[in-house]
Amino acid sequence: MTCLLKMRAMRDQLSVNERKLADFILENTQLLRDYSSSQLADAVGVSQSSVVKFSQKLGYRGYPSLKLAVYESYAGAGIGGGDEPVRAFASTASPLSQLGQKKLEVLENTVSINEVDQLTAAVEAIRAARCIQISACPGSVSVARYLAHQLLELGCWAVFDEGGKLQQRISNSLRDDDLLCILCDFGGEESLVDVANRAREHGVKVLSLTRYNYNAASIHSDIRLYVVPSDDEEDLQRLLFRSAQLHVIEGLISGLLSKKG
Amino acid sequence: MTCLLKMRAMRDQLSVNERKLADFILENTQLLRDYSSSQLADAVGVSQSSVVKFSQKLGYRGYPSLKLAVYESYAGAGIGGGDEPVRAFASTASPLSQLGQKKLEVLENTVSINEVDQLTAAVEAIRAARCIQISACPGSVSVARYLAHQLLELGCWAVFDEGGKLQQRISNSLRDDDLLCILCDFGGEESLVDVANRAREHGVKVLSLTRYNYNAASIHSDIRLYVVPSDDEEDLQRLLFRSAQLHVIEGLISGLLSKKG
DNA sequence: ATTTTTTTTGAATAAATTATTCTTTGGTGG
DNA sequence: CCACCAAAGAATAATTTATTCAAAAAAAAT
Repeated sequence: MTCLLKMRAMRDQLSVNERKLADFILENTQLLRDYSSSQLADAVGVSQSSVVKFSQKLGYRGYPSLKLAVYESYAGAGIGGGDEPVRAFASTASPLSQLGQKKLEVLENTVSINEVDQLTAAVEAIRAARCIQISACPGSVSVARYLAHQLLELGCWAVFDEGGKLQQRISNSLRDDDLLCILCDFGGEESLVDVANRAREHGVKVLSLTRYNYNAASIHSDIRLYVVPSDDEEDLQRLLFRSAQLHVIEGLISGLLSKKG
Repeated sequence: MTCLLKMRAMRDQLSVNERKLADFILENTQLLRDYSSSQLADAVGVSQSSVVKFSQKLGYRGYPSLKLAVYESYAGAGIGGGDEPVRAFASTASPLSQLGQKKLEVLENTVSINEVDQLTAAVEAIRAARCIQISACPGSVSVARYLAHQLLELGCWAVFDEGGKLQQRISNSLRDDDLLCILCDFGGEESLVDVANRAREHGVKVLSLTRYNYNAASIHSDIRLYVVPSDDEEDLQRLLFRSAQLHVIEGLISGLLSKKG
């Protein structure tokens, strides 16, 4: 699943040609099977080198690697017959059930995109931290508060303050055995990147939970967790995004719980 | 499946080197993934050209074709296997995935227990309300805050205050076009029932989201939404409970969204 | 609005992989 | 012992993939 997902998630910050490639692959996944790099290039209307560079930008050694990954992705989703995304929530009538279905898809994607080692690293970092500062962009404030509350309940010394000014003050007083958590929908937020950088200068570990793409906040972090956004209408997308963030956070909490007793 | 099968079937009619190749591939199928023809040749101890010829003898255009076919074979066998009950979050042993599975079960139960009309009634009530007071028992404070935040974001005049005293004061100032939301894990809380009763005396509608059982808070409500708890170990159960509460709330929010535009 | 800087792109080319040819080897039957 | 044939590999041709570099386009800065 990961590879095709990655493409969809990155679509926004790809260049024109790269997006053309991504779209073509997403639309004609099965064709890729017997396309060489230059055949693909021709089909899409770009140069062969662009294909290779695209492959590398996505993190693969080269075109053959990408091809295999795409194939894996595709086979993983589709071999069972159709490529329906796991129907749970039997009665389609209830709005709760419809939402549940959408949510399930987003959660599945989010689960598959997060590396296990990053997750365990996050749990360890939280456990090891003296103080935890939580910073969030406006869209993730409610999630941040939820996180802060859960952490406090577990006995972690967690602080969340939404006012940007205070955040920066607090981050100045962090020490090297502290942790900074950044929650962010897109990751462009200047101020958050600032906070992260300042914190790192003090040797503070930085944990980020952002939309899945290369973004400033994520890049300046030690531990990176992601959420894969859906492609729904805006309001709903925001809702689902938070829901997925919450799921990751619940994962962290449950990790903290299980290794506690 | 076909390709690996073919190899096994042909094993007898193959020459020495070819058999060596077939055996190696059958034993180390997953290794093939990142072997080039000459790497495979080295690993088996034959020449690169033998590898190519072997591929062609089996009916493929060349080595890459064979490789892909083997891969298809391998992947196909792994996935076609089981027909368990609603297994989402496939394969991975990621903790996120395990949590996801548990969560899915709780959510399914929660979805199935809530009547659609209660849900739409809740959405209508929220939309119709002038002011919304949110009250919660200690265990649901974080969820309550989340709800308050989302409602405010939607332009609803929602108030949540965790201090019990203030709650009661506020509820005295509610009027008959207001709404009281009660979030509660068990529903025994004296104070919440009090607040609810006082509110109803003023003609205020009461919406409750509680654990699914007959409980005081639920009985004294006009609209009743429920969460079905899991039977896990205590901490995890609490986590999942909140998660299900959040799901219902997300359902409400999404209901508000959809009928808004 | 214009220059500078950066990013993106593709042509040319280098590197690598894969396929073919052709010679050598080793076994078999005459 | 020699001709014959299948099979294997070395050499090499063909194809595919990856890198370099210069030009073009977009973004940023002045």
